[in-house]
Amino acid sequence: MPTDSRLPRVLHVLLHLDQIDGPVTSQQIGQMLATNPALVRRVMAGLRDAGFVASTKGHGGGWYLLKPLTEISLADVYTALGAPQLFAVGPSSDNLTCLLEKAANEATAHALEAARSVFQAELAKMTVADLVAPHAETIKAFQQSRPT
Amino acid sequence: MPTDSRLPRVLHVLLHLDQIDGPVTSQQIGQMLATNPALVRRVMAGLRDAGFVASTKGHGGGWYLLKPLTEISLADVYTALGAPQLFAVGPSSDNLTCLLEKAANEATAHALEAARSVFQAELAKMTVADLVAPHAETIKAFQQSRPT
DNA sequence: AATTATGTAACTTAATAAGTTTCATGATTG
DNA sequence: CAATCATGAAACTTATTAAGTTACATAATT
Repeated sequence: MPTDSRLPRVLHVLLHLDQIDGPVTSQQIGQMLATNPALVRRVMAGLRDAGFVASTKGHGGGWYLLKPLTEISLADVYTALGAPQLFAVGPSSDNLTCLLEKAANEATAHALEAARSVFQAELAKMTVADLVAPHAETIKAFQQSRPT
Repeated sequence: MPTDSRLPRVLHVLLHLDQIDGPVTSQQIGQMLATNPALVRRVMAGLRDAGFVASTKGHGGGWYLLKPLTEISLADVYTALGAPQLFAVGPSSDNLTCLLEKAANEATAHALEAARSVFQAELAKMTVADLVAPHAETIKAFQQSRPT
């Protein structure tokens, strides 16, 4: 399957929503993500259900933030997406008839679980607002060069 | 794609090879893994190239260990398999035109890298021989109940 | 009433491990 | 030598799931 890029993509969207006044249409977001509006709606649905964003129909409709990005951790976003399958690697079957297979599966699962735990911890460490901190200088300069 | 189960499966195979005297055919291994000989050969090829096992052709041929399992770490096995893609999740494109996308990608990549590091460290911690330690009692009892 | 936008279902495409088929090559046995 | 058994490897199909697409119903604005 193609790599699941929903997490970085919705983070990208949230950062844009925070910079734009008023609702942004799925069409516009689709252009940011180089994809089509239907896919945007499908991916954004999780964030809507989690209460991070809302959307309105009709003229002037679109997506907008319901909570400040300082109150949304990356882990919150990952969870809102449905906590998608993190690993491409996994145990074989759950056939427990062979003790050696069981031992091999358990060791693999243990290493994966340790990795998942660290992944979640890293995501929990920072808010979406923190994402731009390393680039704050550049973004500030860019915005000043193109006043609205 | 289906979940990549090559790591637990070859670990399973190595444990069996350690318990059987003389070469084991791909056909026999295929029965342990509930698959066919051709797939076994494909997966075992990495271990052969790494020098962990060898195979002989013809009557009485098959696979056997070249190194004791106490000298093969789980990380060695993972590497021998070609260090397969660990994550189903990944950054979006490497399109660097948007700073916000870059920030989102970097944060995602950072969390994944931390997870990968822990995964590798966990694998490096133990040898294939260590796998059966938690089950040593059970396996010993089982073997005694079925002497060769 | 026309336009614009979301919501959602249904379908196609892409990527890759697994699974399968086939045949060439080489080793053992009689 | 000839038959058999095994690996090696190429070529092909299948399974899984995110991405991408199409189509249409629903709702809000003008």
